[in-house]
Amino acid sequence: MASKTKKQAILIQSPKGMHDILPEDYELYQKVYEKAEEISEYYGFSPIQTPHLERTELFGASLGETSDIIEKQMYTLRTTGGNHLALRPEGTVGVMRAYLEHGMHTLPQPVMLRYKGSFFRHERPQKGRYREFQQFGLEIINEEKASAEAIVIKILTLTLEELGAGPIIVRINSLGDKDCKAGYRKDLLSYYRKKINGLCKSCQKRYKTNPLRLLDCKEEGCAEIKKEAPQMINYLCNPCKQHFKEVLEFLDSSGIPYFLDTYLVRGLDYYSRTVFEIFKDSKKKQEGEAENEVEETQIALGGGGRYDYLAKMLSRKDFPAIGGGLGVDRVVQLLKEKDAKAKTNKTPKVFFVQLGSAAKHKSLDIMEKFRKTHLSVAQSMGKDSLKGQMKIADKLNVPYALIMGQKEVMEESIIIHDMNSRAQETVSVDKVVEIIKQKIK
RNA sequence: GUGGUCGUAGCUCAAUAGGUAGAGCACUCGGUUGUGGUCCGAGCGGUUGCGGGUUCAAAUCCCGUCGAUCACCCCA
Repeated sequence: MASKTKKQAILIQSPKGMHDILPEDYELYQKVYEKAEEISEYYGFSPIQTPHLERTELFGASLGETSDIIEKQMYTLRTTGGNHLALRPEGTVGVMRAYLEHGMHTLPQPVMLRYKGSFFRHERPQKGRYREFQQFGLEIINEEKASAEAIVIKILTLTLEELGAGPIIVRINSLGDKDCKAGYRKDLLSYYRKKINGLCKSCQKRYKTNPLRLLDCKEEGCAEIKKEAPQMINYLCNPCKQHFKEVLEFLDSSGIPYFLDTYLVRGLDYYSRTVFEIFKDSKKKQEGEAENEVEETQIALGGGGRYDYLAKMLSRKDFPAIGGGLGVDRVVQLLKEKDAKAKTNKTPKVFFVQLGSAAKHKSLDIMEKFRKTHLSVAQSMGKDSLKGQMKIADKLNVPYALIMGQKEVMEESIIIHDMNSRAQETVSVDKVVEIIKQKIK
C-alpha cells in the first residue's frame, strides 16, 4: 500500500458529518428500505422521487424563516445561471411541491406517496445524526381524517417492529389549528412574561423566537416553571379536540403503544394538530409506573405530523395532509447494536478456478452459463496459481470449487471440488451447471 | 453554533515517570511441478490526524486546527 502524504490524508477523509455506507452496512440499509416499502406498498402508497435540489425560497416559505433549518442548517448554492438552490433538508416540502405542480388533486384523493433517500442539514454531527442522512417517508395529501394519522403511524411502527427494532413507543401531542394555537400561544407568553427572569439564557431567547419550545427545556429552573405552564391540550378547540381524540382511538384500537406528551412541539411552521415521534421503548414497564416515559437523551427513530397549512403556503389551495418518516441511519444503528445482522444468502455457491490461458479464456463462458440459471460464480481471474485461487475460494466460504486446467479444457470436462469433504469428481462441462444445481439443493 | 472527552499501521491496541514507535489480525509472497482451511518463514504497511510551541530530547507537555464522540441547540 502506498504511503499517504499529508495532503492525501486529508483528501481521502470524507467531509464532516458525511459517511460511507460500506458493503456490510449497505445490506442493512437495504433491508430497512425494503421492509418499509413492502409494507407501505400494501397500504397503497405509491413511490415518488423528488430532486435533491429545490429552490431555496421553497423551503423558506414553508418551513418558517426563523426555524433553525432555514436560518443555519441549509446547504445552499448559486448556479452559474444565478439561481438559488438548496439541498433538501427534509422530504415533505418537495413532495407537496410535486403534488401541486402536477395537479395531483385531480387524482383520486387522498394521494398517498412514499419516498426515500438522502437529506442534508448542516449541523453538528453526532451519533445517528449526520449531515447527509437517509430517510424513508410517507405522505397522505388531501385527507383531514384522523385515519390518515393512524395509517402513517401504523406503517412506521410496524416497519420498526418487523425489522426487530421494537418494542417501540409513540410520543404524541396536538398543537391545535391556527385558531386555538394562537390563543394558547398568547396565554403561554403571558404566563412566561412574569417569570422570564427565572429562565435560562436560551429560554429567554426562545421566549421571543419560538415560545412553544420553552416547554422543551430541560434546565432545572425552566422545568420547574414549566410545570405550572398552561398546556396546549386544554386549549384545543372542539374540532381539534375531537380530531385528536379520534387519532388516539385509532392508536388504541390498533394496539400501538403511545403516551401523551403535552410538551412535544415541533419547530417547523407547517405543523398543525397532530405531531408525533417514535422511540425505542427501552424502559421495561414496571408495576406502579403509570406513565411511560422516554429517557430524555434517547434519539427518535422516526417522527412526523400533520401539516394542514403547507399547501396554502405554497399555493392558493388548501390540502390538509399528514406525513411521517424514519431516520434510516438511526434504525440501522439500532439494528447493528442489537446484532440483528442481515444474513444475506448472496454469497456465491461456486468458485471457478482456472489454470493456464486456455482455461482462463473459458472463465467468462462458464460464469455466463451459471448466470443464466441465476447462480453467481466467484472467481479470481487475475491469479494464476491454483493454490492462490483455492485460498480465496476458502475465504469466501463457498461450498464448491470448479477446477479447470489444460487437461480439462481438452476433454471439455471440469472438476467439482467439495470444499468440505475435499472430494472431487470430474464431469462434463455441459452438465456441470445441472449437477451443481442439484448439489446445492 | 456552545461546552466536555478523544485521535498511534487497513482493523483492535502497546510503548515504564517526556528519550526519537511495537504486537495481534488483515494483506502479499514462500515452505519446489495442478489443490484451500492449521502450522512455519519472509514482506508490505506510521515523519504517532495536521500545524506550531516548550525542551538537549515529545506519541507522551502547551496552543491552534481538522475529525470522531457526548451534552446543549435542533431534529429523522
